[in-house]
Amino acid sequence: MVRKTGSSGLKTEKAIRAAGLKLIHAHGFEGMSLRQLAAEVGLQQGSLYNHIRTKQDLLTDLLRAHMLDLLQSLDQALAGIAAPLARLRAFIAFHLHYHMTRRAEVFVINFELRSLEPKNYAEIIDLRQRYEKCLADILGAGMRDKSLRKADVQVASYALLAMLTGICTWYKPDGRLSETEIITVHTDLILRGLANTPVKPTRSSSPI
Amino acid sequence: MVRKTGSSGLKTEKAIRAAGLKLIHAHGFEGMSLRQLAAEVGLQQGSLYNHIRTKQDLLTDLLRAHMLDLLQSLDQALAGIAAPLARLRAFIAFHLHYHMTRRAEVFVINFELRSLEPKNYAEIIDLRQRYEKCLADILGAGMRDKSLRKADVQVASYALLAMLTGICTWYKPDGRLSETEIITVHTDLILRGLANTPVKPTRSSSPI
Amino acid sequence: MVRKTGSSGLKTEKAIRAAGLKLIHAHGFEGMSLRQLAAEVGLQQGSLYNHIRTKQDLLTDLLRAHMLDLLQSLDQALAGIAAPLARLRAFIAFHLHYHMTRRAEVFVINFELRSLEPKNYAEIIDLRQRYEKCLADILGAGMRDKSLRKADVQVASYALLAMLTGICTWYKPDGRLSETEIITVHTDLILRGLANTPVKPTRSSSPI
Amino acid sequence: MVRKTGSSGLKTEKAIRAAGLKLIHAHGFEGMSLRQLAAEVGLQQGSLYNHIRTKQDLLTDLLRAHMLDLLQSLDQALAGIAAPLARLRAFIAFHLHYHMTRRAEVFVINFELRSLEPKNYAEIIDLRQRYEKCLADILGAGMRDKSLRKADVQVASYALLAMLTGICTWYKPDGRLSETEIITVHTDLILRGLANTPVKPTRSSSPI
DNA sequence: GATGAATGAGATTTCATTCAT
DNA sequence: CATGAATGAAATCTCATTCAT
Repeated sequence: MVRKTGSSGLKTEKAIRAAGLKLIHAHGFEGMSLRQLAAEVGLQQGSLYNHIRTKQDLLTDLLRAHMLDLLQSLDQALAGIAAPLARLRAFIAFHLHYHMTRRAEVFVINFELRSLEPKNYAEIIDLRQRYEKCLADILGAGMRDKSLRKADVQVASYALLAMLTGICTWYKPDGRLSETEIITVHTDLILRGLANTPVKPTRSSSPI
Repeated sequence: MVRKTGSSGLKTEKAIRAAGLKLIHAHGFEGMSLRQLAAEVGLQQGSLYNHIRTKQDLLTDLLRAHMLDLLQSLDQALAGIAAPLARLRAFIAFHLHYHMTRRAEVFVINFELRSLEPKNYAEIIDLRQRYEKCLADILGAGMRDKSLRKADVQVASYALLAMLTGICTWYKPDGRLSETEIITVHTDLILRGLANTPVKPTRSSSPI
Repeated sequence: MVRKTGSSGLKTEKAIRAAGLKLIHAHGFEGMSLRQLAAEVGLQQGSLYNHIRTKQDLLTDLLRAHMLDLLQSLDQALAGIAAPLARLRAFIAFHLHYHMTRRAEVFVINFELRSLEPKNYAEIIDLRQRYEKCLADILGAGMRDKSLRKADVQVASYALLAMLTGICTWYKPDGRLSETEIITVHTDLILRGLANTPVKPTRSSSPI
Repeated sequence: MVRKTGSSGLKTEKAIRAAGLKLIHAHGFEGMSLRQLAAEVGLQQGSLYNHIRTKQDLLTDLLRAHMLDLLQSLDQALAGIAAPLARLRAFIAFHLHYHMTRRAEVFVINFELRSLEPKNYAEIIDLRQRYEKCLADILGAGMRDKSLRKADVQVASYALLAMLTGICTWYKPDGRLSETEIITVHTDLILRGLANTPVKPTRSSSPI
């Protein structure tokens, strides 16, 4: 009857995070209640507090974990690629793939940032800006080496991110187009829009 | 000092809508309370119900009014323009201008749709699809008359809309760039991305 | 376009009482709202107050009018009948007929007395006691002239009234038995229960 | 000072039911507020919801518990009595005793049934019909074995029940007559009214 | 007489959180 | 670690009533 300390605790914590993500995705952060969350995990309300400090902390933790994972995954996706144009292609493919694969996380960070209290908001926004800076840096480098035409880096990177992120509002895994096709359309659109020389149509290749 | 019958009612109703928009923009629909709304308007909580049926109805009314206005304004902006390429330019300029000018409305429709109950959701989504179809139709016509290159119309129009709408999350009226400059950046990006022939850089002109 | 003053007023007042009776019957006094009442009559809420002073007064007026009508109708039903036994038969037939015919009024007085404020309660109870006293007097007279056997007059009259009034909870006009048959069953039951000499079965006759 | 797990919960639940019964008896179901109920029990309003699901459920639970108790008590009161006439006597004594003893429960079921929502109403009415059927069965058996005279069973049983139940509207424990005397009056009234042969006056005996 | 808008109190219910056991 | 019960604040909405027009 001895229960190994920690093992059950870790599982419960993971379950809480998973259920939290799911419920926030479904009802929004304000719309989700800890009652529901407890029920989903199979606990009493009070027991949640052995694993989280507050509802707000749960959201912050979720978003922080997501952003750290996003940043690290991006690093891996860009590792070893030097040319700005190639890095831009890789960024596009990575971002779209991630946003088609991890739709709940991605939805939550796009729609629930505003529910963060100022201190937490600042922390997460900071992480997001590191991510945005990656794209801005790529664009800047591309303009310097003339592979990309001159344009306002800030506006362009916001515009690209908004375009690429928008996918999380309509993509369904069993839709008309494959992941690869969707990536191709976006890549062509962006590279033609920004490149200095005519761009050859992207050859389809497996994403990431 | 004579109070014309109905005048007070109409003014109050407008005030409620304006305050509702403001508060939803600030705290989200679920985050805004009717207490706050009543206080903002200078009424008792119960008095709100002389003007709205439910909180949900308030949101629906706000979104419906916004969408109808958006559709009608778009019609005016495109009136008399025939060539697809020119219509695309006009669409871009119109959408950006509207989203830089009416930031609260635009934010609310982008972030609060999910708070609508199914019936209301269907109604508003229907209006939004009419708007999206305008852009898709322009792209389709452009591809048929060869002014635009071939691409998946659905994906392209979603991508463009996401890009153009994204502005509501970062644009501040007293920022570094003028409305016109921002419109130029986006127009160049999109037209180069889609046009069949090299596109001349957009000459700055007054928006709308 | 001139509206004759008073005529419309009276009609409205009657309509309010009728609708009030109907709604109280359906939802109970506390369960009925003046909103509903106004809607039923085709007025705005505020306009009700041109015809009633308060919701409480409406109930009191309804119950008072009902009790006065009941008392007067009873007088007529007993007029000219002298012998206690005959008066008892007449009382039974009258009470049942009234309770089968005016079900809403009768239901309201049986279930809504408790919603009256003390002063109004006292007034209506006083009227009801005058009605109850009629039956008690008949029983008393019958026992004195030996047509009825000795029994506690108070308890017996309460018991009879409860029995006869109970009909308002189950009688439906298109049920299995006719009004006359129902009256016969009750009359036999009561007269056998109270009479001193064997009672001949009641011959059916038209009620009242 | 050790608090046994669960003990506090059970006590609170009982206290809520008791207070609920008292308040509904005093003000009616619609007239009682959960504010009052919470205050009576010594809880915050919200804490009630650890013990009840809704106000409506509280009423249903109260009525269900009452009806089940009533049915079971009746079973015990009739146990071992075979002759219909004797069973009828026992039923009368039982019903009156119960209605003089448990006045609040009895009042609530007679006056608050209509506050039940359809599903709950159906459930409780079903229980009540099982009770009514007991009396109807006794009357039917009595008519078959000729100890009672022929009469419409349905109407007679409704009439008797109404008469016997009426006591809950006027009986006060410290009134002029004892429980036993009241039972005697009713028993004589009913048995004379229904029996086939002259009935000997009831000898007073302790109720139940 | 009727209207539309306002009032202020109060209804039931839900919420995140705490804590003794 | 989990539980069940409690808290106190707050949520949306309804109510009877008033009153200037």
